[in-house]
Amino acid sequence: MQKTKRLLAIEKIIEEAHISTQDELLKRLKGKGISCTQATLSRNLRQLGVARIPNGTGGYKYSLSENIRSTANSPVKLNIVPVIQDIVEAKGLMVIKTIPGNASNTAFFIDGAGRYEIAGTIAGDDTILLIPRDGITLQQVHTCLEIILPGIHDQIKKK
Amino acid sequence: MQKTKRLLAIEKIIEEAHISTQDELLKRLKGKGISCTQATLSRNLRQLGVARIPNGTGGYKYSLSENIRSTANSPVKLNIVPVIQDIVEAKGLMVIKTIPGNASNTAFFIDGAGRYEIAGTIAGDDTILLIPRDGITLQQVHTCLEIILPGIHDQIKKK
DNA sequence: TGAAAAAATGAATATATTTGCAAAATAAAT
DNA sequence: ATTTATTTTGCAAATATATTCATTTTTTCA
Repeated sequence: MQKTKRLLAIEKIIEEAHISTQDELLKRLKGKGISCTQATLSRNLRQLGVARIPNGTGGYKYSLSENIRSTANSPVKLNIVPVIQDIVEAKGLMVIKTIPGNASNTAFFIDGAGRYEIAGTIAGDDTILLIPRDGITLQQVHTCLEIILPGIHDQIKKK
Repeated sequence: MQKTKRLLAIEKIIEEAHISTQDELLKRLKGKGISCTQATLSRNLRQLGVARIPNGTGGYKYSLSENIRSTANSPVKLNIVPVIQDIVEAKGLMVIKTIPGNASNTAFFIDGAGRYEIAGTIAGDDTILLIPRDGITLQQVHTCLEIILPGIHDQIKKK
């Protein structure tokens, strides 16, 4: 999926560089072989919850909002992805299966990302029920999960 | 000074209401009897470090940056207020007395509030020197302190 | 599969924000 | 008090960002 790749690239660039305009970000993306228009960026930045903050020296800087930044390149997620076994959709909800004993910490991590799309989660021993917010499609939740836990879908396909 | 009053009003409005454009903020200020142009607001918002963040429902919201907001409802200040013994004005500066050993952490907390009115502080063992920014009256600093540490003046009167 | 529905995108445009510059207000110095 | 320097502000213009609408791409479902 082209869009997911772009969203991830945007997060990465914003973390690593001082980006102050969308056009600037646009060029960086081009440099990485990803191209789109400024209009699309505007939409993507909103979806990612990227804030525009005064940088203290007269300019501005795009920045992942607090809750996103804390999870963005966390070593934790590297440990979480492998424990996820399957994702099943039901009744407009999402059921995530993990290896035994890992549902709770996985759910905790997902909650911690503070994503708007997710109303909340309930975890048992090896199963998480994820409740999307009203108006959010399961497709959107998938995209969102891929942002929180990159590679999660690849992980499942392997099974 | 007209500007300081406006900066304080901006902070207050932004904390209490959902503001998504500068024109919107402009109208709120007019409602409070404070008037300026949108251009001035743009400059003021930058000076205050106010961020513009996606609100999760398709729009945007102006928001005080993390360090300013985080002190707002901090339980820490409940512990700080009781250690403050006295406030004395001198040479346009403000001298704050604490119980022994508590000047440093109190000053740290005051600095952390990121108030525009305060240029900086220097702390010894039980004494803090607070330097107001140019153009800020001691009366304004009192108001500002009461915002940072509600009840501070009552605390002193008891002595 | 193939048709229907939903989501993503670009181009052009509308809207919002920032900035250069001159005037006004405020503070400092004589 | 008057002059001089500094800061603040508004206006108009430049820049940056968001949105509308038509089109294309992707997903869903029969």
